[in-house]
Amino acid sequence: MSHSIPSSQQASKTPLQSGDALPPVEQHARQYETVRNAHETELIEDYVELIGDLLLHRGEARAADIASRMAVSQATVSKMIRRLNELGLVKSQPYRSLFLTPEGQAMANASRERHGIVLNFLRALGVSDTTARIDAEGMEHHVSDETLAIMQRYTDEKAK
Amino acid sequence: MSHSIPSSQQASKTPLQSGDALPPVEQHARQYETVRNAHETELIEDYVELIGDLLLHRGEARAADIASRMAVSQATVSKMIRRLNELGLVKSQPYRSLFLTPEGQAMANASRERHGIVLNFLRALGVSDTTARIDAEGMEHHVSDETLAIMQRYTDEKAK
DNA sequence: CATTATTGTTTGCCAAGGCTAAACTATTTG
DNA sequence: CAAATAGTTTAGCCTTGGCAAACAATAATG
Repeated sequence: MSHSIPSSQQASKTPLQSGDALPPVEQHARQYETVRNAHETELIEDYVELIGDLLLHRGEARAADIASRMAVSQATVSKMIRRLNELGLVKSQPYRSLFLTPEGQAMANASRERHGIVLNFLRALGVSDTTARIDAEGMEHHVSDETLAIMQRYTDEKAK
Repeated sequence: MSHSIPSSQQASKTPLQSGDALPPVEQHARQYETVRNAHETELIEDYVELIGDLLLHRGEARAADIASRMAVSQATVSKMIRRLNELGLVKSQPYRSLFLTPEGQAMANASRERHGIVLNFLRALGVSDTTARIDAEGMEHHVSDETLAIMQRYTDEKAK
């Protein structure tokens, strides 16, 4: 360290306790780890959820539809489908439209439910529909069960 | 399979309340794009925010601290710092501790503020502190200004 | 002040998730 | 039923963000 910081990095106790001090290292680390982990599954869940929705609302899920709804190239979708296959989430034969395995179906259901809870919560809060949809899409993967339950309760309260 | 889907995606002018049919393709695509874009800046913001916090609470930001708080290797931090440098967000000399450029400082401030709003909102909602911290960390990058304002208002209401 | 410990950097590797271009398959239609 | 069109997959490339291990600089200590 070039400049004279009092007592370097030690100070094992956090001296300052302002509004929001830094959390202890391990806790802080766990927060970031949780986020990183969420990111790994996020995309997978988005694909599976979308496939589920397409199957539900359209009767079939085709690569081209996924591509245009995700705003992604078909090549990307194709590659992703292979991954989903390997993960045992979808069942597909080349050049045919796809289906979810029971595991995939379960994931799609869970995702859809979470998504719905977050979306309706935002609407209940007073967020405009368009914004609520966008925010929900991003937020849904980062909302814990605890928070989800509270959101659900809030929405129900508001509704009645 | 032929499947004669009436390809009209039924431009629902007023999106359904609860049933939640598929949104029109372009809107759907925009949602995913927004999320993808958020992901690109997310990590950057997290690093910058953390560096800002370390500078604020500790007087300096060292690679080792960042690494342990992010639960990431020092190599990763080092690489990231180079990127932040290129992006003009931090100023650093090799083997010295780092500083934020004005731009970086602005980003850190904005991040911290957003983070705080989301965190306090979750607490006001009744979410436990530990969970609130984790969720806030993940959610903060996906909350629009519109929603943020509403969260702020809600928290203020609750507080008084 | 020489040595050791700590911290920071570089190098080389990997996987994920994008892309385009080109090849291949299926479906529709003339 | 063959040709055209639409849809899918493959190949090859790029960027990010991880890692471990080797190396370099700085700080701490005997």
